[in-house]
Amino acid sequence: MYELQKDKIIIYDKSDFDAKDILECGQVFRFLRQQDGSYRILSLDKKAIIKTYEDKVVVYTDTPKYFENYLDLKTDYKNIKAELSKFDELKEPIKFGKGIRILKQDFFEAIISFIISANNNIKRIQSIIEKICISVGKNMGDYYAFPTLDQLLTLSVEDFKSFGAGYRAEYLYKTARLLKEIDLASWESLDTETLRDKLTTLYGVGPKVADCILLFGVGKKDVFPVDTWIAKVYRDTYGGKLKNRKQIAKYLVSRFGDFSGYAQQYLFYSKRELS
DNA sequence: GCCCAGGGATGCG
DNA sequence: CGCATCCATGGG
Repeated sequence: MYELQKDKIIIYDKSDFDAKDILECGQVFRFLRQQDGSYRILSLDKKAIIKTYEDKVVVYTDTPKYFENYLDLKTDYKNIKAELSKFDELKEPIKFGKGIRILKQDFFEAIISFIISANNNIKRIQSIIEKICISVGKNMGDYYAFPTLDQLLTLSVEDFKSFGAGYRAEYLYKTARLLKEIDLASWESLDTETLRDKLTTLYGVGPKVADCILLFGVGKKDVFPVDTWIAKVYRDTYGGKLKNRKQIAKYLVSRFGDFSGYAQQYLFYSKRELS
């Protein structure tokens, strides 16, 4: 139960909404925990402040309609958690990350962000993305917007390296130029398999990054991104012997079906926070 | 000095 | 196909 107002969203049921769980579960990078415990979250050129109170959570923003969708408020997470709790190995992870929601991030922003994420750690990913925004993103007053493609195209390989992107600098430079020739809106309506193949034609996008883009930037839930943490889960929890991550992903999708994306987040978050 | 981080591109068989 | 190797960078 929530209420949309002109300058904020009020969420009355905290049991399926926790700012820390949502933002620190690894799905998104442009957020900041502030001194008072509230969170500032940025998406494209938009901003919201999430404050948690005793009996409610309030999302302060100029664009409540945008964040209603972004925060996936129309989806019933009680049902999702009930379905996934039928799997024994998910009961504890769901209890741990009970306030997780999968954000509906922008497709383009997700592509760029998860190229940067490859073989990287979250703190540095955040730093690189912020430097890109500051360098060419629109100045919004107290923050900078995520760049448009045209703005991104003004950056050189050396620029990306100066932001700390390392060898991903060339991926970003080359993919930006490929994206000039692509209509991303038409890609979003493709089925998961077809779109995964399209995405992996971009530089710096392999199977894992593609699955992250599909899950967080397109909203596909029949995917299971397998990174180093999920590979650990697979070994520790399932005693799996597969070594190929694409095969591990296929196995886990066959287990969780259209709830795979959610299951992945609960498992990833609990494994990373509790290890 | 080593290993690791939300891995991918390339080359070789 | 599968597999090995290389790839920047900062923190533990």
